Amino acid sequence: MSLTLEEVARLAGVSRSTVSRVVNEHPSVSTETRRRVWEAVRESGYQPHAVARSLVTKRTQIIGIVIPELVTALFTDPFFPILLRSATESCNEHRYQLMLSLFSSSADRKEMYERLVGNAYLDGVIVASSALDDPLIPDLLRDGVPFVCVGRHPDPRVRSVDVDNIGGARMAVDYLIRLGHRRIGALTGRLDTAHGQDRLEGYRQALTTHQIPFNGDLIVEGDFTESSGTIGVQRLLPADPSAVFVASDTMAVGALRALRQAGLEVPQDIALVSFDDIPVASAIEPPLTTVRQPIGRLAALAVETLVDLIEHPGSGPQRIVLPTELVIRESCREKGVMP
Amino acid sequence: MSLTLEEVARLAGVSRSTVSRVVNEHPSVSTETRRRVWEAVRESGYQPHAVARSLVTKRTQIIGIVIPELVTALFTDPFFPILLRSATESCNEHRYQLMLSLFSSSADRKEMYERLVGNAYLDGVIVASSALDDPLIPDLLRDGVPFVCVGRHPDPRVRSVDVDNIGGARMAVDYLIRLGHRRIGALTGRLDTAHGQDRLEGYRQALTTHQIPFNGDLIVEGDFTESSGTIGVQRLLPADPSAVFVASDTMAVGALRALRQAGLEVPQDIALVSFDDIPVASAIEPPLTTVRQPIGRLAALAVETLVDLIEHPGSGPQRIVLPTELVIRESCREKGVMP
DNA sequence: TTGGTGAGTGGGAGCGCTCCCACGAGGGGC
DNA sequence: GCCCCTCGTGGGAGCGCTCCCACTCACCAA
Repeated sequence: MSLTLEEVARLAGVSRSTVSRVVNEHPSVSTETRRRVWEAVRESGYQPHAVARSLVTKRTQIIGIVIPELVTALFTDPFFPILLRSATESCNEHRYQLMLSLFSSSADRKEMYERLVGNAYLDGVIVASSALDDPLIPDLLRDGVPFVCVGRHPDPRVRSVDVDNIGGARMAVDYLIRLGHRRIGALTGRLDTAHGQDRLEGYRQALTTHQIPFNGDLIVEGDFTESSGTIGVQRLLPADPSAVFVASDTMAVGALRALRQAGLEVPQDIALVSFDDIPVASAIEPPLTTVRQPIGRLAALAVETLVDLIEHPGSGPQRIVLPTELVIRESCREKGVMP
Repeated sequence: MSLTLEEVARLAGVSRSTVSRVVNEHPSVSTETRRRVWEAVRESGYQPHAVARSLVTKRTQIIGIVIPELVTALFTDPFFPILLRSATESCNEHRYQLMLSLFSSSADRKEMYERLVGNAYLDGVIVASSALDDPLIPDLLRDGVPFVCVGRHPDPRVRSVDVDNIGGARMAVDYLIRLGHRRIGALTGRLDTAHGQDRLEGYRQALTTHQIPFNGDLIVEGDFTESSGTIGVQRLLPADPSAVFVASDTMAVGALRALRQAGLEVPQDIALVSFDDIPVASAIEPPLTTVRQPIGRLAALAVETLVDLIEHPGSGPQRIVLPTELVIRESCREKGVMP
């Protein structure tokens, strides 16, 4: 059933070129001819052959979304699913397609890089959740592939979209301080990621603002997983915090379990704030006070930025930071106040 | 940096054809020539242009994964993330790429269908979680597009991979019966999906085997979401079940909440079995006795089946059913036995 | 009348690849 | 010594499209 331009042209009694013009909405075709051609297209069910078109135009209308270091955690946490979903929607709107690239090992990475980027099958790439030192970024830069990072990247040439992790964390810790807490623990995410670092930085800034000295005993590094939340709290408890800032909701779930096992009630005995506001945050008991990040908008913006970069190359670097918001639920209470 | 075959050929002092043969591992090239060509390829960093190749071979090495009716639920439930992850891995192994197609409205569906399938940009399609009457299937069948369904489909021409939902549900309910339960409620999934129907059918079969009469009051239809679990249990409770079979872990989480609110302890006051064995099943309190389905293998098999179909067309329809397994944890207890 | 202009159209070239056919060289059978 | 066959190689054609250039045909100004 797959016709070519030439055949449609014969059907409409015009030339291949004219059909091409009509299909691509080129202006210089007479109204009458345009009508006839569209009719022939409709009747024959003609669909332009995308591959042939790509060979000439050097565009595939496909963008890749690359998620390096595929830890299973990434996919039990709903962050990526939501990101993927919104990115796809946004692609639909811009008439692009989304190609999924996940890889676990760096051998995979190399392999996929050559296969995709070298191949010229992608118009551009969205890099999600890379570690700060991910070798993918320099490679993309070197090869001049249009790409956008989700999450900030230190290299000034990199376009990125990010949420305000520092501000969000600062807001959360600030809130704890205003509730009277002074010994505030921090259960961080992986500190080789930008958002891991930034959330800790926000914590630090809030303390500084309120002239609370920074205490290393109150900091434990986790890795964003639930189990690291459990373990982290266990390591944190000897320092006797009255509140804990946890770098992700998923970790908070684990933290909550550890606190319960230690016989501590939240928020009566200890306050908890976390980060992300994924569905579990409001579903769990007690519902978590947490920093909401607009994952959907983040993804949409990443796609839009990339599409812009593909279609108008040469526009300079650009960093977009979306605001975060503190959602107050029931995991915090004023220090020392009984119910 | 992107060279063509012709240029590499000049570098190696052979013809375009010979380089093509070498790159595609065609046997009839002398060892010496082959060596020279590979060297030229390596030195020049040549990468075949995939689009040009596709134009000739009519293959893109891209398969689509289509998830219709994009309810948000699909993406808070980890089923799809896990499916996607395993499918991608399996694609990597087979040197295919995975293109993601999600759409919410049927207008989107039509649009995407034309864009992808008509376009000839996909070698084949994996259809995940379609409703039984999804119009996508007849379309694909009509157009002769190679495709595989995840989940059974009534049309005998459809290739599908599925898990044994009936057997799994039967096993779960059987277990409850052996624990002494007779009034067993069923909180079903959407009954316009194959797995929704099948899990109910398994429940039915278990009752029949043990000659327990089927009681409509003990059946409530849900839609696989957490909130439908909560609501469902509330509607079920008046019928006074001593155990409930819930069609998914996600629903069981909601059910658990409703039971707790009703003042019932699991498993002391009421037993619960569910289906899926997603991570939350073992994380929640109490850990759920549930039917494990091998999502990862399901995805891998879908990819393999599709690749086989693409590369060896004409091989007939085929239905693969993977076994399920009952994972016994702590949400069930013998009827009437006190701790 | 002539030349210029611009809108509308057609055809050739070429994107980078694969596939087929042709051709020469070398080897074995008679 | 001749024929045939095989092996290795080169070049042409063509995949379906876009883009450029050239051409025709009003139409209008000089």
